[in-house]
Amino acid sequence: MPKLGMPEVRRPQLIRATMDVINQVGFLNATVAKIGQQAGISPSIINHYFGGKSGLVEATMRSILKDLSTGINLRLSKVPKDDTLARIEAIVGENFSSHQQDEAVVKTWLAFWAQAMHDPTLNRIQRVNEKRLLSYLRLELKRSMPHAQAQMVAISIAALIDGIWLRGALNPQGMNSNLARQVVQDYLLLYIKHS
Amino acid sequence: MPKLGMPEVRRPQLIRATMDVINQVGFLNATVAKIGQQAGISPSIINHYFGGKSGLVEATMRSILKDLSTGINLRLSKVPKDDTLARIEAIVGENFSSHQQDEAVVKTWLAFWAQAMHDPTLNRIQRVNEKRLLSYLRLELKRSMPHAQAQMVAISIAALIDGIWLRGALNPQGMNSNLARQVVQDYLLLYIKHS
Amino acid sequence: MPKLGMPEVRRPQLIRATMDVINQVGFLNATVAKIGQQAGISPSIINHYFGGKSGLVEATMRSILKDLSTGINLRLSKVPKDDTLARIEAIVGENFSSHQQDEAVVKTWLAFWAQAMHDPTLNRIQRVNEKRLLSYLRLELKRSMPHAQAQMVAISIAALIDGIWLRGALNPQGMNSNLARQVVQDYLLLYIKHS
Amino acid sequence: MPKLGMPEVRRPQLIRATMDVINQVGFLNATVAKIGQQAGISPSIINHYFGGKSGLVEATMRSILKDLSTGINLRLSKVPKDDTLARIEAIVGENFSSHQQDEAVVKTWLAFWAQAMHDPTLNRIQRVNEKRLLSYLRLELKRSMPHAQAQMVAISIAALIDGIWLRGALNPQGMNSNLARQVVQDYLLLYIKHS
DNA sequence: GATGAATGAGCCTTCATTCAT
DNA sequence: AATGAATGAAGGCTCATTCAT
Repeated sequence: MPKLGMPEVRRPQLIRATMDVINQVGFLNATVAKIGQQAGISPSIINHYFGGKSGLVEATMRSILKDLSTGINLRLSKVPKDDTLARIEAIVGENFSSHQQDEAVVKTWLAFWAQAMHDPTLNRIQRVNEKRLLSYLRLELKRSMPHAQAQMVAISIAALIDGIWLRGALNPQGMNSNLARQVVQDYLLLYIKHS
Repeated sequence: MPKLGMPEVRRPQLIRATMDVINQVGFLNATVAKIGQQAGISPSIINHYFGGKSGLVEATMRSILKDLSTGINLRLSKVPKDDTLARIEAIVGENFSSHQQDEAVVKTWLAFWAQAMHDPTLNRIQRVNEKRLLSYLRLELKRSMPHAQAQMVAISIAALIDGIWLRGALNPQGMNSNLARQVVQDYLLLYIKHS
Repeated sequence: MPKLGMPEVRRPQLIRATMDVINQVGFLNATVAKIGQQAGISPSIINHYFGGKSGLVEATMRSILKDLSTGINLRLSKVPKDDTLARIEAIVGENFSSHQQDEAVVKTWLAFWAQAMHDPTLNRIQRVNEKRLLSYLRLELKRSMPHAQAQMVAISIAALIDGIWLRGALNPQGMNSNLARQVVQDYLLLYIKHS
Repeated sequence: MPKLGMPEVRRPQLIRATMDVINQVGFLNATVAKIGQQAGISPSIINHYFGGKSGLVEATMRSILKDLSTGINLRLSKVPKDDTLARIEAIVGENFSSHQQDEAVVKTWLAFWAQAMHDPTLNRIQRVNEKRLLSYLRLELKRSMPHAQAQMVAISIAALIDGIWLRGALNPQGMNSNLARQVVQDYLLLYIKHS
C-alpha cells in the first residue's frame, strides 16, 4: 500500500468541507474562510491545491457527478443486461439513493445548477451529466421501442427524476424516494403495455 | 408637492432591472449598483422603495410568481370548466409560455430556487407556489380519477413540468415548449385511458 | 396677541425633537430623518428653517444654554442681593434643576460638550457658557473674600458642579441633586468660616 | 511560517492611531479608513485584529483606563501607606499627569464619555472606572474621618477632579494641572482640619 | 507543506442635501 | 410652506488572494 501524499488527503477533505459549508450557509455565503475552518486547515491552502476558489468549486461538482455515475454503473452491473425495467429502476434508484439525498449533496447540487447558468466551466460539466442520464435511459429503452419513442420516453423519465428531485430539494421533509421510484415505474409499465 | 405616483413607476422598473441583471451576470453578481445602473437610476433609491436588497429580491420573486398565477387563471377562464384535458393543457401551457421562457425570467427563477434553500422568506414564497401548482392540477384531475390517483398524477405532472423546465434552463438552445406540452399530454392520456 | 408664524412654531418643535432623538439614539445616530419623524414633519424642512443639520444642532445647544441662563437669573432675582450663600445656592440649584436633569437635556449637553472640541462654532458657544458660570460665582464671592481667593473658590465650585453633573450623567440612577447642593454648601460654609 | 508576534505590535499601534485620529477630527469623523492611514496599514486589518470598529474603540478605551490605573498604582507604591494627604495627592496627580493631559487622550476620553451613554459596553467600562476612583479615595480618607464623611469627601474630590478635567478639556490653553492639585489640596486640608 | 499577516476591491447601506411640485 | 423623490458621497465590513516565514 503506497503512502498517501498530502494531495490525496487534502483534496477530498476540502471537497467534503465545501459541501458541508454550502449546506450550512448556502452557496452565496460559502467563503473560503468557512470552508478552511470546516476542514480544520488554513484557507490559504485552497489556493495551493485548487488554484483558487473556483477550482475548488469545480472539483466539488465533479466529485458529486462522479459519485452518481459510479453508483449507477455499480447498480447496473448487478442487473441482467436485458431486463429493461430493472435497469431503468437501477438508474432511477441511484438518482434517489441515500447518498444523493444527503442534504449537503442536494443543496450543493442545486446551487451548482443555478451557478452553472453563468459559469461556462460549470455549465459544461453540468451538460455532460444531463446528456449522460438521457443516454443511459435511451440505451435501455431502445430494446423495447422504436428510436423516436425511446428518445421521448427517456426525456420524460429524466424530467420526472429531475422534477421530483427538484421539488424534494426544497421540501423540508426531504425527498420521498419511494414515491419517486413508484411514479417512474408506473409510468413505464403503463407505457410499455399500451403503446 | 413632490412628484406623486413614483412608486408605481419605480417598483416595476426596478424589478425588471433586477431580472435583467440576474440574467446578465447571475444572482451572485447582481449588485444593487448594477441593478440601479440597469434601471438608469441611483442605487440608493432601492432602499427607499424596497428597504434594502433583500426586499427587492423578494419583490422580484413575488412578481414572477404572480405573473405565472395570473397567466394560469387567464388561460383557465377561457376553457370549459369540465374539459379536464384542456384545462391541464392550459396550466402546462402557461408554465411554458413565452413570458415564462424569457431568459431573464428563467435564470431569475432558478437562482431563487437555489437561494430559497437558505433564505426563509424566499423559501416560504417558493413553497406556496409549489403547493398551488399541485392544487390546481389535483382539482382538475379529480373529475377523471379517484382522489389517491389524482394526487399521484398531479405530482407526476408537476414533476414533469419542473423537470423539463429545469433541463431547458441550462440548455443554450432554450426550452422546447412544444415538446414539453407533448410529453405531458402523452403522459396524461396514458393515465386517463388505461388505468 | 399676534398670530404666530410658522417659524415660531417649527423651530422650537424641531429643537425639542432634536434633544429627544439624541436622548433616544445618541448624537452619533441622530439623523435628520429621525428628527423629522420625531417632530412629525418632513426632514427636508430642517434645511428650510436651519440651513442644514449643523444649524439645527447649534440652535439646539443655544436653546439649552439659554434655558439655563434664564433659570439662573430668575432664581437670583428672588434672593436678596447681599445674601452670598443664598445666591450661590440659587446658581447651584438651577444647574441641578429638574429641567437640567431631564435625561434628554443631559445627554444632549454631554454630546455637545464632546462635539464642541472639534466644531469651532459649538466650541465658542460652550466657552461663553463656562465663563458665564465662573463670572456669576465670582461676582457673588467677591463680597466675602479677596479677589484672588474668590477666583479660586469660584473655580472650585464650578468644578464641583460640572464634576457632579458629569458623574451623574452616566449614572443610570440619574443625578442626586440634593447631594450636589449639599456638597457645595458644606464646602462654602467651611471655607467662609475658616479662611 | 508567517510573521509571528504581530498582534503585539499591531494592537497598540492601532489603538494609538485611533486616539490620534479622534484628536484630529473628532470621534464622529474617526473612520477606520483614517485610522488605518494614520497607522500606515490597511483599514481591513482592523477587523482582523479587533473584529470591527467597535472592538477597536472598546480596546482603545480600555487602554486609556488601564494606563490611568497603572499610573495611580505606581505613584501610590512610592508613598507611605499612612500618609493620607500624600496618597490623595498621588491619585490626583496621576489624573492630571502629562500623559493624561495628552491632547489626544483628553479628547478621546471625553468622546468616550459621551458615547458611553448610548453604548452599553462602553458604559460598563466607564462605570467600573468611576467606581474605582471613588474606591481609591474612600480607602485613604477612612483613616482620617468617619465612614459617612469619607464617602462624601471622596465624592467631592472625584467631582473636583472630573470637573476641572472637563473644563480644561475644552480650554484651548489646555489644563492647569498645578491649579488642579492646589484646589483639591486646599479642599482636603479644609476638611481634615476643621470638621 | 502550511500558516497567519496583509491587502485592495467591492458591496450594501446610511445620510445630508437638493429639487420639482 | 411643505413634501417626497432622488442623488452622490462615504462608511463599515467581507472576502479571495498574495506573501513572507
